[in-house]
Amino acid sequence: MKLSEAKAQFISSWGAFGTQWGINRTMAQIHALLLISPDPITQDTIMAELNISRGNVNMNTRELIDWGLVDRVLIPGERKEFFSAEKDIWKVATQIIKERKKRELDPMLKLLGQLEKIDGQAKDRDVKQFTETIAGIRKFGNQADKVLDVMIRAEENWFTGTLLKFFK
Amino acid sequence: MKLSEAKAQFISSWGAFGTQWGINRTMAQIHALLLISPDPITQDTIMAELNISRGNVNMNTRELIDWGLVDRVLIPGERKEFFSAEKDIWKVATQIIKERKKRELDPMLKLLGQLEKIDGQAKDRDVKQFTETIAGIRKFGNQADKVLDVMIRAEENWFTGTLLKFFK
DNA sequence: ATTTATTTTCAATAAGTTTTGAAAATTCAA
DNA sequence: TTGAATTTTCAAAACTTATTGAAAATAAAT
Repeated sequence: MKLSEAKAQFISSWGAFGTQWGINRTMAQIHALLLISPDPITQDTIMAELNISRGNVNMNTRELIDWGLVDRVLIPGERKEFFSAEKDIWKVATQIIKERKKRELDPMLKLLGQLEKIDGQAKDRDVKQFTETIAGIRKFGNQADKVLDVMIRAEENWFTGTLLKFFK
Repeated sequence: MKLSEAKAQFISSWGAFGTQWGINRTMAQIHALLLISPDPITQDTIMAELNISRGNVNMNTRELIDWGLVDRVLIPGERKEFFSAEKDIWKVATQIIKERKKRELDPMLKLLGQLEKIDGQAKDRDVKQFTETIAGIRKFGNQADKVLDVMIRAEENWFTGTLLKFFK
């Protein structure tokens, strides 16, 4: 397979994969392009490679920066801004986990905590099923929270990081 | 907080949460409603509770059944079909993991396998970055695959299941 | 076999999301 | 400063996905 063909295939599939996970197709494609680019690239390169508008590139690179997956890079002597993605996949994964946890899991757990205090007779079937469901999800969510924290800290901590190399 | 208020809040949040994960809002809401319903309920009840059309209920309950999260229940003497959701959150989670793994992770790993064979000089920076990225994602994906298999099998296996109770 | 209840399908429509592109804002150099 | 290069914004348009609802299909009862 030729490189150009493989690149196109990867970018397109990564985009499709992203949409299944609630990530904007273009954002995923830009990320894919940056992952396989050995050097930082400009807005114009992204526009040309993916055939998308300047505004679109601008919005989605910003979003990728917000997620901590991409950096703006200043190249001495160059007027334009360049973009570069974190290439270590383990770091990419922990960064995504960290963000989704903060944006989604933590608020959900907070909400569930509030929903557990219900007026009404605990013997009432409806009340019982409701509180049990909420408690079950909360317990599961809290465990997931802890497991994810371990993963995230593993990346930031030298000792576990070293252990992790055997796993990676 | 009153039960009715808490229910509405839970269903609505579960739906919003779902959309962030690439799951149709209505499907997530129906799932939420079934999770907190002590007894199986009919299409009409779902229509009334969520204010949605019959066709919508029909499509989304089918999808939930496909995902293995909901069952059709026949109640003796009743003409209508009833629906009931698996209530054990751990089982719900492993079922979702199992399905997403099958539908998304496995095909992605297959694709990455194909993309690793690239014509071209391995010293070429472009080729090098591409193959390294693909290899990195593939390695990570394979590890995730293994970890998820352990989780899934834990649910299906008595011994690990017993161990798991300490964790749950 | 016919009627009645119930479920399923799917074209049309509505709702939601993403993308464009041109104007405004910003940045840098002369 | 002023002007050119570059980035950002955001209303309008394009595209995608979800929902409706009525007709067709199926299943059960008489």
